Amino acid sequence: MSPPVVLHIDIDAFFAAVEVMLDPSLKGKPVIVGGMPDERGVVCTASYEARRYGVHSGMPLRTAGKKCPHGIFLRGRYHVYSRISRCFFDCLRQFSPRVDEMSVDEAYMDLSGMSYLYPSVYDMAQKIKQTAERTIGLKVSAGLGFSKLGAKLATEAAKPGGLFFVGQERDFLSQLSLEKIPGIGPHTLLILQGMGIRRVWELEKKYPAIWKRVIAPHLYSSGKYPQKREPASRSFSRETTFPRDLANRDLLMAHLSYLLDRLSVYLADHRLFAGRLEVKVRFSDFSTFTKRAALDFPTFSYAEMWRVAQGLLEALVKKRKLPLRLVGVKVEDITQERDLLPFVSIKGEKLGAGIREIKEKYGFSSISTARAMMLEDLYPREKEGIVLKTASLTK
DNA sequence: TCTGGGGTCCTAGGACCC
DNA sequence: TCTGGGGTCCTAGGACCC
Repeated sequence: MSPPVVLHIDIDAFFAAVEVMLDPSLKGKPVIVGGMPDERGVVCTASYEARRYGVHSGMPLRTAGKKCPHGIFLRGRYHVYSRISRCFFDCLRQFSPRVDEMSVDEAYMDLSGMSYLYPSVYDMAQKIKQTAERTIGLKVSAGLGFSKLGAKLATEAAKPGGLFFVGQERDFLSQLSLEKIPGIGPHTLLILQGMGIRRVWELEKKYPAIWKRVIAPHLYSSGKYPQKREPASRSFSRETTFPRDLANRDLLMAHLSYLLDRLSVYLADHRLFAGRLEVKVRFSDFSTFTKRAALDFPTFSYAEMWRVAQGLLEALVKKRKLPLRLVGVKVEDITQERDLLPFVSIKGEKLGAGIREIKEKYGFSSISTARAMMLEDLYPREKEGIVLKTASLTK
């Protein structure tokens, strides 16, 4: 049985590239998407020009501001990115139904047995890449391999804008330093470095058991394309880092109320029911705590969830005698409406539906909980800024 | 003047039941 | 009156990814 052929494809400096496409005067300039250099936050995407100054995604905006003082800092237009992202994936699906979306700008495709229309798999990959670039108007990088890991690493080697085929996957891999391997993060890296290991081949030679567990499963799993697993559990969360640390209890509750309102509307719109709720706080010293509790019954009702959320937050703030920098709320154990037992009623649902209708018509903030209204009075602008800043990182 | 937001997966300990 | 071990559920926290 021949090994599967996997294509990995992603959009180069996605958010920054979109901004340049929409405003060609930005071409060739260091564009940094994520926020303003005096804000709390991190860089989402830096253009290649900005990267030359040492700016990269995940870097605090203030640091980026120092490294690249004349950089062009943008908040980002996430609705635009998500539209382009959908075009990108639709385009890929024209070539194969087996497309695993990994994020807004990245996917794996199974090309096994698909290339009979082309002289070779490489030609097919080339065609997919060119078509995607023409469709969205942005440069993409792509990698071919015999495993997802191989394909992903090939893409890394192909950046920016190239297509790379890892033929001798195992040889290629063993030369790499460990931080290049997805799944090996800062923590694991530190431990492995402490053991005197820097490259994959050293790991294989000195600690074959670890190599077998960490690396090998990615390579020759079963001889067929590894399907993306459906997530074992789903969750949805909303969180906010305050512009300034917050000590006021009422204001904290107002933020929580606002975030929970957003989650509740999201769940209701999708007819999803939460079984558990988690509240998260981060104090000014960055220490972070969470507290979860099961809900009495699966629900999307704000009132029902608020009772629980409020209690969790009360308990959490007692952990430290410090102001807070973040509050967040998450729902878990998600059930779909059709899977619910018929006796689970939706308390207060008539009222909820009415409220959502008003939100739909006049905007999310047109009607809100009395608690969350406090935020409007205190800093309407800043709150709006927080609402808009929801996105994932792109490289 | 550090350190976002939205996810998934895993581990470990305690409670509880048999 | 004391003592097992296994299974399962629940919660807290950490590692990692984009």
